[in-house]
Amino acid sequence: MTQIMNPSSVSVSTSGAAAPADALNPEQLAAVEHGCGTSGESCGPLLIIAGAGSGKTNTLAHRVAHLLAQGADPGRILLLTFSRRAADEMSRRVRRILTRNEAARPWLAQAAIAWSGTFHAIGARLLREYAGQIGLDPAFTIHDREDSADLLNLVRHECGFSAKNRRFPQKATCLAIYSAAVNSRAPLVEVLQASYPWCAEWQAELRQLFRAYVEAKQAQQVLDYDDLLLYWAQMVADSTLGGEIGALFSHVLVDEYQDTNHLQAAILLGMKPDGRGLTVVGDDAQSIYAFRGATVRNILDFPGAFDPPARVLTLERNYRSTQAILAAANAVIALASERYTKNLWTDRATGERPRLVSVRDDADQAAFIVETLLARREEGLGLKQQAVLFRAASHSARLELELTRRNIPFVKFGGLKFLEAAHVKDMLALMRWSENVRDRVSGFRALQLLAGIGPKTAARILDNVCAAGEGCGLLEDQPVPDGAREAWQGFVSLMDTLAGRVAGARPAWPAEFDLACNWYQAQMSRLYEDAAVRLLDIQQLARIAATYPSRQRFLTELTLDPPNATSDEAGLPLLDEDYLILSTMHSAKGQEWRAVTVLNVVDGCIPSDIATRNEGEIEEERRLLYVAMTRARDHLDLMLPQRFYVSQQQGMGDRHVFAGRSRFIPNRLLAHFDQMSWPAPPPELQGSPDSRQKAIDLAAKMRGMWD
DNA sequence: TGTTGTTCCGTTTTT
DNA sequence: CGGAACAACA
Repeated sequence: MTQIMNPSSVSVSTSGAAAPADALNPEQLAAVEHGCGTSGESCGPLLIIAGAGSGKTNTLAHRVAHLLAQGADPGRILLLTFSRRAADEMSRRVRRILTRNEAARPWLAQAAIAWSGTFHAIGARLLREYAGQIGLDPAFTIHDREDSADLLNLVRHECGFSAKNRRFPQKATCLAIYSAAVNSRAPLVEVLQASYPWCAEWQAELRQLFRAYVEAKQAQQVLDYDDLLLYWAQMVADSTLGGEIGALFSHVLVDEYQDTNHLQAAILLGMKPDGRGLTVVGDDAQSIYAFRGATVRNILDFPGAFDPPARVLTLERNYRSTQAILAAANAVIALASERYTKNLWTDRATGERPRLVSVRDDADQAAFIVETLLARREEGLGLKQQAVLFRAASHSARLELELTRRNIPFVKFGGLKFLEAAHVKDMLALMRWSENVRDRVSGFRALQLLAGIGPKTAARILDNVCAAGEGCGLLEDQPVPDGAREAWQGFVSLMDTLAGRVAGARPAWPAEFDLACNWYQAQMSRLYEDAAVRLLDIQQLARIAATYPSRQRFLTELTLDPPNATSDEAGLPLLDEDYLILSTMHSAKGQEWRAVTVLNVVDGCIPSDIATRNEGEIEEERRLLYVAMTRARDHLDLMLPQRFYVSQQQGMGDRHVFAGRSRFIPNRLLAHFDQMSWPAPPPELQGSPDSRQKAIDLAAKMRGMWD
């Protein structure tokens, strides 16, 4: 027996916000030991339904450690997680368990999981390795969503769909439709009917557009996010290649399975048709990525996809939250129209009930939060143990202002637009075009950085370069307007150097990045009024670039795993510094804190009024609130600003709506909460709940006018 | 014709 | 703030 299975081995967690004790309960233990002969091949498929806070990550980490202890090869384990951060966390835990058992199995203490990351990152890695066998250039570049939309836009233009008719869907909509069809593996007609009925009339044109889009991507050797999954799925659908790739891995473990889509399920089935060695973990009540094609059907249909069906284990014991918090969260999810299979329970103390805090507006909301978090810090709860969650990244703007004013450090997760900033995209376009000269979107952007070169000239140059095939030194001969002639020489020599077209002169990474920086800096003052501010971002990008071993790795990993946190300071805060966490609800997945505050728990915000078009969207918003609430261990505050600003910008006056409490917390759930107002209302207003009720009805009426 | 400047508008969540 | 559509300049 390994120490893993000994229930008396309780480890004390060192970091405060850490996992439950490492001792495993019977269900967790069953999950850890499932199917363990020595070789993974004898191990049937396993589905673990793991409720919020049920020690899911811990269980999965123990399972991996156990497999290794049983002789599995760490180089043949594939760990698919939802984010890079989750992958790192899982590896860290596995290592911790192995280190603890070092005395028994010293040779495992250094074991590292070779294959761990997101579906997209693993897909990119496999595709580069197998590029030769599937007719792909191993130096393909990867487009993020904006690049993909831009390419689609170019194609749309070429197809003649843009100018003629105003009513043709916008590029972002086109991409969303395309992506939905790919990820759900559904025919275009169905996608249009189900989700984009107002675009149904364009079905034929969209089909034509998508075909041209695919051709363009192939001609340019660029892949978009969906392609990373699609090519992978096609690859393993081929029986020879599928068998070969499947055999790379003795075990495939997938976390957050409720947030995968049909395409991802097909990949798993392609690699492991009989399910042997396959373990998936998830919680149907926490499915919050339907907008990305994720479907809860994956997890529900998983057992039946195999013969004999997969074993199903359920983890219902919650180690995270107090009774009171769990009761409130359970009550919220119990109102969901779909029934969920499990009931979370805990034997933690009852604790204080979650609070519904009414404040007048955004400013009071920020003030209350700052006051509360400082008070908690006085009581010994560090800032890092506290988090503020919100539906949309912009909702924390007022709070960020207040935190900055009071000198309280914070780190914000989600909604980051670092890679969307024009100047960052400029630099990346330069780098990417030199990596892949056929990448038209990058070239198009890079060329227009020059004064005197606009869309027309850029397009003509790209056509010429493309027509000439693997062109060397071609750039020099391109016809450019007289105004651009002088700058052109500098640009050409930069691009030739970066692309290695100058004999033996391609500088080592990251020196070539600095080279491009120098050239770009000269353009910045002309391109942007606030060049000085933007320069700081470029320097930040240079620091990031220096942490990657090569240009290709830099470009790939930055696209697949963009820096996802910002803070009020330029760099990342020092690790030992205390800081508050701000996060979108989506980015909070899998995390936990001692104290959690949720902003704007009002209708229109959660559910977002933009996401109430159909029942499915509303249900997803409900689960989102459930996810947010179940992040809390000891303290949970839900904020109810009575005025909710429609526009986040100061300059636009005070357009606001009178907001009502979220529909997900109807009156009959109020018993689960403590209600309070802040600042405390003056005496004469106390005991008149009517006034608030009125505001709610009024708001509904105003909205109803436009139904 | 093609580039640059101006104005107005909208703004979820993310690999 | 960035994108798109339109207007005005070389």
